[in-house]
Amino acid sequence: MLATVIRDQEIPTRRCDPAAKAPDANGDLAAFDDIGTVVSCRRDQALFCEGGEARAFFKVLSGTVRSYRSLGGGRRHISEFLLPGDYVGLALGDIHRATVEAVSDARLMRYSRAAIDRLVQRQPQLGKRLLGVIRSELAMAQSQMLLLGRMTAAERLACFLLMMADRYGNTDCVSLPMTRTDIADHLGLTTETVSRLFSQFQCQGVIRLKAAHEVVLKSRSELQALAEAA
Amino acid sequence: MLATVIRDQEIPTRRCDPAAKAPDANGDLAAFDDIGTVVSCRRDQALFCEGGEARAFFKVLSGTVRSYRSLGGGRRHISEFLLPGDYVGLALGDIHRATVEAVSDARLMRYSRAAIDRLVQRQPQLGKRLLGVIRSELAMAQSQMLLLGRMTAAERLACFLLMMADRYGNTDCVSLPMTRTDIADHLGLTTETVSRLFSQFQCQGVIRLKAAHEVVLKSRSELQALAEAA
DNA sequence: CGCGCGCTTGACTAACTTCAAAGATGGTGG
DNA sequence: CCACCATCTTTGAAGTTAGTCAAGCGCGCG
Repeated sequence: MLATVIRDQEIPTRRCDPAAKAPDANGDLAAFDDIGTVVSCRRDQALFCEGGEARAFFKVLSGTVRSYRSLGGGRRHISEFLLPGDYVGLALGDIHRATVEAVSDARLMRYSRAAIDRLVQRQPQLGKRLLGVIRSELAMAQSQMLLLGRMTAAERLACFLLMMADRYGNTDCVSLPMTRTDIADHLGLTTETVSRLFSQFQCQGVIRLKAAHEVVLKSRSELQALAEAA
Repeated sequence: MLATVIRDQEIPTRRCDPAAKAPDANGDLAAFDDIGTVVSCRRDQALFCEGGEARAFFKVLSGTVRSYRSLGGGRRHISEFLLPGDYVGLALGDIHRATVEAVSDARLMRYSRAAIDRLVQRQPQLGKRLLGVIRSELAMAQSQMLLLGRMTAAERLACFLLMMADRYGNTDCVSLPMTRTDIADHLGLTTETVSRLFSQFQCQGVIRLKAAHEVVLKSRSELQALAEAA
């Protein structure tokens, strides 16, 4: 896979969730950085696994990361892709409820739970920001439920593309480091359906595939229409 | 509808989420009760609507409540049903991201945000509990995503029944105050499919329908098997 | 250069939805 | 208290979407 082609610079932008613009969520948790250590992670390598003890959480510095849960029969659901600036595992209790792996080679900042707890104890307003981050994650999860439960395949992919464009600083050229299978597992579809939809969207002229993992959004408005087809 | 038949006593049990047993989540937010006021709500009446300003949150005292988001074309997804003891709208920022309505006549405790904020300021450990409640909601949302994205119709209903039994104190007789359409909108299915599955489960002997809204779980283990069919 | 993995495309299938209609159920008003 | 009506539920038959199976292609990597 073209891991090296993928944008690998550091992008300290925060997650931009259109649905949830809680003021708290925008406040960065920069205060944590002092107590973090940088870790590297090769493609497909796991940061932690479902069921494991949660000793730390992370912030993505570069690369892309996926968080998923598994089901019998080799079924998997990727609850989210994490881009630079996103926090991983913040919402965890003592046990990890998802497996987190690198989609492309990645670098992350690691924060130990104990150190964070101490810091939050001393600075209560940090707790409020933490709450904001988790809230926006919950809002995102609720949007995803609506998508999975009630949208057609085409609407799902259109939503996904718009969301990714938004998160990548709202450019019209979006790089998708994850495989078609990853996208399918995120949208509750199959690889084949996702692939067919990419082709279909390209035929319709709403996107252009510069490469399998490099999409140009040619018509935002049409894509928006596809995403919300009543 | 049989709103009066439905259990309407006060059940101060907390939500029991099998996936997320964060110790914080179990700690009640009883400290809030002093500053709450009781409100009543008739069947199908809305507590608040998507997009509205969030001035308060609630705890269900009696009855059942649904929280949903809407989509074009009359599509709807009920993110959760709230039973006595559950908190509603805790995870909210300043704007409601879902509409909340009574499934059956209900009574709720209403807490103003301002009052809560003051209380949390004075007692920081309350903030931690709040965090725990939101965390368990996030965990539940992630389970629901797995269900919506990757489970078959039968698995979804089996999961739902087991979950409801669990939340109703783990008895084998579960009352389902919501309509088939409500259940369908929660599981990402249609009314007809849900109805057919109830019939099918009854034929298979894993449940018995005492009435449309009164289910007896005859074989937990078989239901469990249906819920996790690999 | 060739191998392997991931992507694409086609034909067929299955699961679930849609459309339609009959059958319960409970609430209301006489 | 009973009968009627609206609403919800159940069931059947047909239709559609997305899944499955299968094969070929293309790209990047060794």
